[in-house]
Amino acid sequence: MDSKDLLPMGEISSRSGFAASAIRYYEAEGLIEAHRSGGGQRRFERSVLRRLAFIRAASNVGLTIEEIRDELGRLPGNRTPTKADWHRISRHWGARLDDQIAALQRLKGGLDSCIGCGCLSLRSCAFSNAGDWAASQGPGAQLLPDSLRKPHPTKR
Amino acid sequence: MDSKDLLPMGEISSRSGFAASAIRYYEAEGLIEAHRSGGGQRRFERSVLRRLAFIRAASNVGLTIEEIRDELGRLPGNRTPTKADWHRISRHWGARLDDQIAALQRLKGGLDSCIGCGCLSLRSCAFSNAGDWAASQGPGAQLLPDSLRKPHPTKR
DNA sequence: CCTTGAACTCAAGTTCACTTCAACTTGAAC
DNA sequence: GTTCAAGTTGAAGTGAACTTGAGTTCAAGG
Repeated sequence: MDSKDLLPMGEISSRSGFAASAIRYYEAEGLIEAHRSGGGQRRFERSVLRRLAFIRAASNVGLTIEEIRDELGRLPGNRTPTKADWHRISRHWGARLDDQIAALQRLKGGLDSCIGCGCLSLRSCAFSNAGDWAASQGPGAQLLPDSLRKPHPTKR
Repeated sequence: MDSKDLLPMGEISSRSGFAASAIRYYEAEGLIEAHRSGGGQRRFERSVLRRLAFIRAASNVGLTIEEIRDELGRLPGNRTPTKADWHRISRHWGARLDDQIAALQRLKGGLDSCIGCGCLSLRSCAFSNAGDWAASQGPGAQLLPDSLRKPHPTKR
């Protein structure tokens, strides 16, 4: 029950839904690990399927590769994750999801009130005034939290 | 009340919170329009502030430039938008926001139940089984709607 | 053995949404 | 009339997350 349980690239790819190239990329980025066959081909442990599922969910929620690497770093590479391990990382996630949900609800609230006012007047509607309000509060303030704002590209 | 009401780049930039370069980019992409001074400098109508506010909100919600262009296309370029105009596009938005909110709540729900099960077993937890489940349902199925999935990059 | 499909590597390309740069030109103020 | 911040253009660069391509090797079935 050792080398027979290892899965080849194709299997991992189709079962995870990721392209082989993406899987290689994740390995290069240190998100997953692979053993090698005699001839140099990758052989994956079953547990990488779990990691890949995590990666997909995380990136769907908007985490970057870097953040995902951090999260996965909290999982023990060698031993099976314990309840406490999952608890730690999922607390982190829960908060992020709550943030996103709240932000979208705020945005929708703003939109609803905008429909109410008809947006005919630049003076009375918070939404159509977002420009002026943003100028006084800094770009994109408070409608959405950092976690949902587009990461301003070349601005690090 | 014609040429005196037009705003220069700097004003638009600071009031909208967008960098001048971004504003030029949006003009090039056809999201906004600008008049020109005798010497070729941009002069903006006040209404572009509203458009820019819309652009910011839309892109925060995850719409692409292309989608935003479509949305803005529904607004009349010449006449002042009517209540009905805004109603049309905001219905569209409301639905999208509802989708996103629901998706995040589903994701969080899944996560919560995962904490409950402790994720010690690959067999019993929907979350840790996401890989296999995804393989049978197609990549990334049903946890998130298309609107929230990362647009698979070079796959058009 | 031979074929064939799956896998390998490494460099380079792609998309999106901008930003940065270099080299000018404008235009409001004094 | 001079000054200089603010504006202009076009081309090139950026970062994230992969994909694509070229050329080569592996490994399982017949």
